[in-house]
Amino acid sequence: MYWGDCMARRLQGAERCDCDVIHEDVVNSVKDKMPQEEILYDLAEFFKIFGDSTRIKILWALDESEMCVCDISVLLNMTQSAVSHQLRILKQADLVKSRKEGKIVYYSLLDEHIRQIFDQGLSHTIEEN
Amino acid sequence: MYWGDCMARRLQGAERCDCDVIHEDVVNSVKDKMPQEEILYDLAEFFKIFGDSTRIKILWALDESEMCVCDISVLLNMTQSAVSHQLRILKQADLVKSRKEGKIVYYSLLDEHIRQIFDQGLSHTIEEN
DNA sequence: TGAACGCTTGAATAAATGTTCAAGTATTCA
DNA sequence: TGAATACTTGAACATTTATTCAAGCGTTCA
Repeated sequence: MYWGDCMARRLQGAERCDCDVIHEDVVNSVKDKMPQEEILYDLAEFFKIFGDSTRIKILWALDESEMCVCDISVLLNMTQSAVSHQLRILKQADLVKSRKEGKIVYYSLLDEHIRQIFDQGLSHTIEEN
Repeated sequence: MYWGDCMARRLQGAERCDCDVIHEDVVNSVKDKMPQEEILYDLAEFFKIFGDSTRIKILWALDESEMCVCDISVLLNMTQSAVSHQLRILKQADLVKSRKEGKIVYYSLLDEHIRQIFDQGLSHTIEEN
């Protein structure tokens, strides 16, 4: 059962696993405790959002104050287009919301604990030095 | 002073900023509070490590138990090579350490609060549903 | 109405990233 | 010593990703 994928392929001669199982007990027990594939995938997708300095800057800025696209693009010295593309990604990830006032679109944080997430990351980064 | 980069370019006709400044006061005050460029860059680099499901899985596994490369590759149904490449990235980021015992290399977590970081990410992911 | 402004969008481009492949190193053991 | 095992490494490849460019949409205001 446990070796469903891997062993099945081995029997088919696919040689997906290019090594012998050394600590079968450890692997089995870890496999039992591992969360669903999908959960870990979503988790990675979530952190991917924070893995770009432009988006980090935008989130940091919006944590200080609601801002329009133009303001952000001036602040970061980027084109409105580039900023707008990143804002779309942040919005799709439910990290940011927008409201329209005439021609101007104001963006602000949707998630309250973004600062907490930053702090967690910073505490590691600082530890290194 | 504040507009050093942006305004200088505008005067040179470079048109880097394709908009007028709408809320100069907001942009200035946010600019004051923004951390150093390098800090935000490092922060993004840190989260980038967690932005890949293979690395998330490896970290999760190592949080359960110390494992050798072969064990991990069987657990995740990947080649040793692919796992080894990712372990190198995790090691360079000081998230993982290794010890050698004969032919076998055992990897384990170097950072104690990886689970905390996961939990923070998960709490957001779960909120969505 | 039409020009100007703020923003968005899709396609194109360049850069970064993950995995594979084919070699390599280091260690064990017969 | 030499074959086998565990792992590493660099180059190649395919995929993803961020930014740019050019065009478009929606709103305001003269």
